[in-house]
Amino acid sequence: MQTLSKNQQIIFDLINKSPEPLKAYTILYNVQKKGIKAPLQVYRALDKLVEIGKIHKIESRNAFIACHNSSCQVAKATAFSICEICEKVTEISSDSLSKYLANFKDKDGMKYIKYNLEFFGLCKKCKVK
Amino acid sequence: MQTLSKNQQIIFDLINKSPEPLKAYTILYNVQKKGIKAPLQVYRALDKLVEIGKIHKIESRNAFIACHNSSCQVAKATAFSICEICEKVTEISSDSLSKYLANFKDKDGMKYIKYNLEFFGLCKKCKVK
DNA sequence: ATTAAAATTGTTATAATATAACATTATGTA
DNA sequence: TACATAATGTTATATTATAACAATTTTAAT
Ligand SMILES: [Zn+2]
Ligand SMILES: [Zn+2]
Ligand SMILES: [Zn+2]
Ligand SMILES: [Zn+2]
Repeated sequence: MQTLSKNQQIIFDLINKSPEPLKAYTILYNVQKKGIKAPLQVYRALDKLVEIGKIHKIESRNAFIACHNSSCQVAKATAFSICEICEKVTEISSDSLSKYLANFKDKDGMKYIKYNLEFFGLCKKCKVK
Repeated sequence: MQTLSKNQQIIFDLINKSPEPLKAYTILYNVQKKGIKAPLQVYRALDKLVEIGKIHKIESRNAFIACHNSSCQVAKATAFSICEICEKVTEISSDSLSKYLANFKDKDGMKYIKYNLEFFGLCKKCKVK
């Protein structure tokens, strides 16, 4: 468990308390009062937080979410569900899924230690509507 | 099998003959001699080609690749391997993988009909180096 | 404590990716 | 034909991300 730097902590706190993934410039607007003024300051903190597995990037949305899976110490294997109506994003923590993917070998017998999986569908709320 | 419009065909041909995923502005530079002058013309064609499953977007790379999986009629379930050194991208067509993911249900019993999976690792060539 | 390396920060400018808005033209089909 | 739908053309602008350079702080070894 490493300690975060000032900017990293400010930005992690914001993301961590957010119910939804945040975009880099949304983060920027929300931390300007705390002295973080430039995009690069945000992106550098984001890069580091992703690297150490505290947050993940939702690639299809260019947005960042705190890791809610205690087993994700490193940003190497991530799976999310994304509602195509309300954009709710949930981190999936399924032992069987992670085991299946960790053991997956392609035709050439290649194994992958890192993956990103994004499922799309309708969340419970949006399904009933 | 639907017929492509002029711009769609030009852009699909370019992507289809490319050994690597192409970015939107790379595409733009390469089709300007054919009369496609503006980013929006490229993005509109890309959107349509993705929609009908002729190409896929590699989300982590903001790049587009032709579908090489005859069973992908729709852009709903895609899986790729990406080499982190040479950036070689390959579409994975594995019956067991697609079956597993198509049948995956999360904790709430939610099923997903659409997903995007990106595996990261080293390709054969880069592994031996 | 001194020092050197590594990490973090600050700042300005710019590159790269993508969409809004509006007008026009082409295509399918009833 | 006539209508609806899809595709195109064009300009401007929004959004996402990095380059380049200088300074400061933290870490860890001497
Ligand atoms: Zn996680
Ligand atoms: Zn929803
Ligand atoms: Zn495909
Ligand atoms: Zn490679």
